[in-house]
Amino acid sequence: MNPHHEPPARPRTAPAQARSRHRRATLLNAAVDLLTQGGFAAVTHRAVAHHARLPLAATTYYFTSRHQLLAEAFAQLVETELATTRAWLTRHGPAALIDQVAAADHTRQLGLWELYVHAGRDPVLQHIARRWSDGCLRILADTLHLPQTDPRLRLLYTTVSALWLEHLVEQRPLDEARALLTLALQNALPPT
Amino acid sequence: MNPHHEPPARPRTAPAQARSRHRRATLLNAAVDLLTQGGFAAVTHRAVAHHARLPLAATTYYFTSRHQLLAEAFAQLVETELATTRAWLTRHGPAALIDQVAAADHTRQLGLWELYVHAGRDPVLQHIARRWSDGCLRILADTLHLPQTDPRLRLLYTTVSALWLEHLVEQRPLDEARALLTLALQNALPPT
DNA sequence: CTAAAATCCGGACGACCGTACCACTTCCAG
DNA sequence: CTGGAAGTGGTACGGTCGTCCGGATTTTAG
Repeated sequence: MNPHHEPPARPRTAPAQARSRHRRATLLNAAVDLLTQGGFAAVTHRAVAHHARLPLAATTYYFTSRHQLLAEAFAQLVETELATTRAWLTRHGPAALIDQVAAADHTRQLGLWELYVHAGRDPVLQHIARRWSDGCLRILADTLHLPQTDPRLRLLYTTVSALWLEHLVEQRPLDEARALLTLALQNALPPT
Repeated sequence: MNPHHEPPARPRTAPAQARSRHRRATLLNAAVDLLTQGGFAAVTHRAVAHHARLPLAATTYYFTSRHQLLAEAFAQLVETELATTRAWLTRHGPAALIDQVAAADHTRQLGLWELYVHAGRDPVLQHIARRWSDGCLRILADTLHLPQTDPRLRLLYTTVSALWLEHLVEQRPLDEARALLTLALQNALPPT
């Protein structure tokens, strides 16, 4: 008499069917796009679904909540950002870091920092934020051939990220930031 | 036949009556409180009105939009923060800066940075963000008896703010941040 | 005192939002 | 082939939001 219907069986792990996996990835990419364009608040279920040309219900089928969707989008954004930074740094050298900031997509970086600050209120996001810091630090260490534990390197990273955020938000003249970056590099790397 | 009703006559400048001015200030304080407690998203018209024990319509009467309300709250928050920092710095000296961060209200500072990042998308907020930076820089200059234009000072400020944000978001051990701060101070102030 | 201006506020409107429902189709193990 | 599991999607629910309306009340100018 009681058919005992189980709930509609959301995929607990990665979807089993290939088409499903593709759809999930499409949604995630749409979320990342929206995050970079309109920031944090732009990532709604409806916006993501529409941007991915998928029905609204797909978003709740593949992601248990908006929170999880945001977290995964943040993580993916961090990974691509790390890869981009590494590529730029090995190609142009550390002194050109500021120019990467100037060259890259303004709103994309704002979205990143927006989520970074938000991570201060959310343990899950905090974990991703640390991954970002650690990744940047490692890239710097590899580029400058210094150990990751070197406090001068640590200091340099901190300074660079602050210059980055400052330039992003306040949009002061670029020369000032460039001068500060070279000064920071001198401090970190005493004349060999 | 046509009474030609003018719109309900919102106060274009500061309210004329004393009670009104007091009410407006109450609303603004409530907005600041909410901003520090729940961050950005917690500042809604209804929440502000309820927290100030005033009717909902008061918020739209004294502030033409939520955007203006947020901007004024941010400005006020920045002013109090600057005053607090100045007091702490003249009392304890620059090496204790990190401890102020650790001591002060965690969520209040998160709210500040949240708005700071948001200022990257909003010219009005950007203006306030710059005021914050300039204020901090000036305080540092006064404390260390250096000219504001000294690039070492500028670099020190940048580093300190990054350490601040980093500690706020990632919540790493305090000792690491303290060590980096002293190192930064050494860089900025070569042995006299 | 009186009229105009300023202030006040309960309630409503329309727009979004996250999420859940559930009938439907497609897939795959047996 | 078949039955249950996986996937699909149109739609609806309950909620919060910013803002506005318009009459009631208070203050102030003349």
